[in-house]
Amino acid sequence: MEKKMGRPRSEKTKKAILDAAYELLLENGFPSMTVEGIAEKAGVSKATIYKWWPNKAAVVLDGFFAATELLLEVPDTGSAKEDLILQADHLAAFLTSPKGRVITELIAEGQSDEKVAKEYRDRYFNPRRLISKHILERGMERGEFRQNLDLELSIDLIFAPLFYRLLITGEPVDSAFVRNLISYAFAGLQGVKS
Amino acid sequence: MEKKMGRPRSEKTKKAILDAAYELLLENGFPSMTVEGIAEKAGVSKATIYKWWPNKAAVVLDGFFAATELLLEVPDTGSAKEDLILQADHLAAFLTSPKGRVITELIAEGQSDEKVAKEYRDRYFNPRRLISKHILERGMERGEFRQNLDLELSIDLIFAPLFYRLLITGEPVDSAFVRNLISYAFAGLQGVKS
Amino acid sequence: MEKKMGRPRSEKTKKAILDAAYELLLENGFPSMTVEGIAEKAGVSKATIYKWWPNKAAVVLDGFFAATELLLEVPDTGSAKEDLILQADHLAAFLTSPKGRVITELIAEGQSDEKVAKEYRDRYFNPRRLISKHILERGMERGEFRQNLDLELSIDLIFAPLFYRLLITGEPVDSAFVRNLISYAFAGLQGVKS
Amino acid sequence: MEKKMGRPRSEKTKKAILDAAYELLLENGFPSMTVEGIAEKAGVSKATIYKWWPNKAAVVLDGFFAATELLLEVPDTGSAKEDLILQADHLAAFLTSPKGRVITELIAEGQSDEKVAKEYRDRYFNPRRLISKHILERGMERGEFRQNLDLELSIDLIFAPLFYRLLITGEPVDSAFVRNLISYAFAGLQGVKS
DNA sequence: CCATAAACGAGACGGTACGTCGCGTCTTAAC
DNA sequence: GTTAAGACGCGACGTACCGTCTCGTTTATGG
Repeated sequence: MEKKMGRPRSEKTKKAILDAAYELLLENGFPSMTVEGIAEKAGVSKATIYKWWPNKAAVVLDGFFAATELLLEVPDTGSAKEDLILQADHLAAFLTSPKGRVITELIAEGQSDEKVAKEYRDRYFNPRRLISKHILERGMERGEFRQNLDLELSIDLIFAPLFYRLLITGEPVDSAFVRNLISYAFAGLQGVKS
Repeated sequence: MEKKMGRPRSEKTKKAILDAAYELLLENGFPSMTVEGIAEKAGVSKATIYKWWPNKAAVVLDGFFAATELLLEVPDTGSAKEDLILQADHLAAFLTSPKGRVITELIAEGQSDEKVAKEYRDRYFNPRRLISKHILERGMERGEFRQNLDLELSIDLIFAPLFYRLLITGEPVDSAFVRNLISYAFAGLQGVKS
Repeated sequence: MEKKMGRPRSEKTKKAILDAAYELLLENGFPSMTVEGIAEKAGVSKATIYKWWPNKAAVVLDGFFAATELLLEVPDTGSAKEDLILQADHLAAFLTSPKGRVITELIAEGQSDEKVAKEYRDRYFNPRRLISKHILERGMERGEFRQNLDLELSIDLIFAPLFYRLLITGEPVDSAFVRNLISYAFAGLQGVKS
Repeated sequence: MEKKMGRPRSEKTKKAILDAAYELLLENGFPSMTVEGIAEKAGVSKATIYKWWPNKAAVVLDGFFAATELLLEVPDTGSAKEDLILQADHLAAFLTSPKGRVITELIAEGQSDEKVAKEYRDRYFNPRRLISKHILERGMERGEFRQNLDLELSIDLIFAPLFYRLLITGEPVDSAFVRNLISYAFAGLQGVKS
């Protein structure tokens, strides 16, 4: 057990940095914000930032997660379809909010920085996929789906279009779309003889 | 009637710039390439580049499209499902090739530059969506789908997961996945009683 | 004997260029004016300018002399001292006028461009020195000076301080100074027993 | 009481910049040298140069004075005339040496940049004028000059021709000329009845 | 009166340097 | 040992002007 010598790391400083990073992310977006800006806003030296994070992307990502990492509730209405609609609706609401829009910028950054990509997969997407998986499994048990449902593929099918619109087509992502989308995902293009 | 006066723009120079831009895009990726690099590789003055394109993104985008804008063939096997598999497969092959990987970087760039987003929508995605739409319409006529199929949503459902994997999860995008995906999109998570 | 073929050089164009060059010289000074500016103001192509003059300095110099080369009158009051005061006064008035101020810029340019220096010596200074020499020679004949007067040195002694103030110290160059200066040059620092 | 915080300015870097600037000034002359060249030669970032000096002229001037600002000795032979000859001779030797030639380039630059002009007046000419003034004052006390001698004008009379030849006529500036010049300045064009 | 050939306007182009900006590192003194 | 302040190297940015070039068009003169 090593005792810590010298001045211990200031938690207040750390928080100030993460808060400042997140605020600037909201205000300016990732490419326009600067480490110098974070330092100034946090009343902190640039060197301190680089002491604890390896680069700009790392701080900003940490700032983002510190601000948004709240506990995830698992919807449970008794119907997998309704549960998924609830989850997707909640996601859509977040993504289209000012706070959520920054996630697309992080995804953008992740295209050329694998570490960023790994971060948002691990800390953002995977936890949410687990919930979806859980919902689907419960539905499976209740016989709401076909046999041997491919869970991963199903999750892709449902959530991918939200990001597709956000990242690529720019089409609106609202409740109506979510409900419609999930209906199609459940019934398929051919339609179900139910 | 406006006659063109002065020395006409050199097509050779234009081509050299676009070629150089595209090569550097493939070699280094968007964020790492530089306008200075393009100028040098093309044997061209930086000022000439800035004369015709307002910034780096614009040249690179033009370079990309100049190199990849080839005529799009419309598959027609008699089955909409097979046609879509062909189209999606072809797309998947391109996206996962070295040349295709750059499209994700352009999408990334589009997140913070609306002009870039507009460009790849207009010049890349919309033409391809039109083909998909055409395929679906033919299928409709042949009764391969439910009544009043929502074409746009259907296209999103089928193609979004490809980009979702590429941009976000990093999971493989291969032929097996494509076929599987389209089966699910057609039959739905509930399964079809066909 | 070569006959001139083709379209002859347009005198109107030449004049427009020189006029424009001179106006811009007055307005902006040598370093700030541009060949592009001359071309535009003259309604002329840049290539036309470079066809007839090798570089910026050459046009501007020509423009300056075209505008200022007027005939030089030789004062003749019967007294060399008065003649020199007249000449120096006239020079001082010119040098301190807006039009004259540009000569200091040309001298400046001449420090790093020997061709410019040669031009203003040949076309500006030497003709004026000849007049001064003439005045001194007449004074010699009238016995107004010491025996074997060194004419060149005498001219330097009288006119150098004008330029010294203009180029270096920035002190005023007015009539009082001129008169004072010439008195000192004539009588010397020791004073004359006259 | 303002304490100096942060990393202190590197004196080594500062010296490297000034040295490099001065060397390039000697080698290439003011118009041909570049800030980029200074940075490279000094092994320094261009941004560092622009952090401390507003433009090229400012660094070069500082480099020049850092290299040439040595203590000025006041000649004292007992004769003002001899003292002035010594001073002027020393000046002439410097001005015609490679190191001295750059002063004419700085004067040239001063014609279009008042700040440069002010600098070389304050840091170069005024200190030297003070010495001349001192010499003249001593001569006055010894009765070597006329009553109420105009010191400033006298200094102009003696030193202006050196610069006149250097900047304008291009005639040689050597010891013989200096001695001759001062003789004329002392005795006047009319000659002294001594 | 047409053909020739230089002059010309327009403006593209290669080149070179400018002055600026942000990243990530380093240096000092204060705490 | 951590921190604030801030200097620094690096490398790219987008701009400006130089002097050259390549077009199509004009305008004298000589066949």
